[in-house]
Amino acid sequence: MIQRSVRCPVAATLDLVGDRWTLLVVRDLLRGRLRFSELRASIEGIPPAILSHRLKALEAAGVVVRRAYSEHPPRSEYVLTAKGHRLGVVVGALANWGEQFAESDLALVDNQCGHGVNVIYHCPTCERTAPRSRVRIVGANAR
Amino acid sequence: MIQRSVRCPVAATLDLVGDRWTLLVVRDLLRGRLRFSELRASIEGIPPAILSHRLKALEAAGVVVRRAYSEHPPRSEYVLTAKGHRLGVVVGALANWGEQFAESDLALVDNQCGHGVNVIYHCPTCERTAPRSRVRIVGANAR
DNA sequence: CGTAGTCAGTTCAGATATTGAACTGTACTC
DNA sequence: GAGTACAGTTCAATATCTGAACTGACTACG
Repeated sequence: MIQRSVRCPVAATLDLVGDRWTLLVVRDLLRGRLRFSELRASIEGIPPAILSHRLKALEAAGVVVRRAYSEHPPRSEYVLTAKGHRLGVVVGALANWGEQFAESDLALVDNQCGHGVNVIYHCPTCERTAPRSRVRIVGANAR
Repeated sequence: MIQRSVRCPVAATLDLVGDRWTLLVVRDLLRGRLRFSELRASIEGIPPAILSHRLKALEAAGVVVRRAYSEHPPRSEYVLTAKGHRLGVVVGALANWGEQFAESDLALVDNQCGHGVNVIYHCPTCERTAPRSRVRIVGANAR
């Protein structure tokens, strides 16, 4: 995955996660640490070479950490870093959107109340949510 | 883009937008209708063949509508549908994440207060936001 | 009229990435 | 010792992407 656009944060993020598989790896790691074989089993149809590539890229980007759980047959498991956990919002937004078109058997829930959550806009200054209709993308030499 | 996973809403969404360019098209169309040449100019480095493919896919998915603004040299412009506008949250989440690692010259702002907004989790039942640490992905045969 | 330019793409050949299938090496289990 | 699990790697075939050039329909200028 080649770095193309340093300027736009969207494009910069897509340089890392802009493919069919990477965010599925993140999706599954959001549940907790997983081994290669577990990821392979839970991401339907992923070729092992791709999984290997993606894990290396995510590790290089600081999204995932590889941890050895056995030395002598070298075995490792993968865990999201804090940076990686922040990608959960992206996965959640994709899930919310997809839920409207495919029947959902996956949901984001608030641990405390047990209800399903959405991903929405929020103004941290005013401490209130912002409806989609009120949000604009702006930028100086925006891109 | 081949449909692989009907089951998981994340994977289903990535079947459409899981590549380096598609969400950049959405990003720019969030500002309003654009012509082919305008999209081409604003998405740095996109080959016209790719842009053409992506617009067709987005149109087929009901995310974008093509509108003729001239008949006789056939000329069209592209507009997001309501469905497409809902992808703004995904773009916003990517932007938020990217902003932490690349200097930002693009932001989401609330039209009313003018402040920058984030993309966060929200429980519509309890009508409150949910911190990332409290949100889990759950699912029956979740994937 | 003739030349140049714009616009919305298409075409094409070469480069790159993805795919599925098979394979490797280490170790554990029976 | 045979079979299995795990964590990947290797490879050839295929698919996709890329950049560059090209169409075809018009408009603008002189």
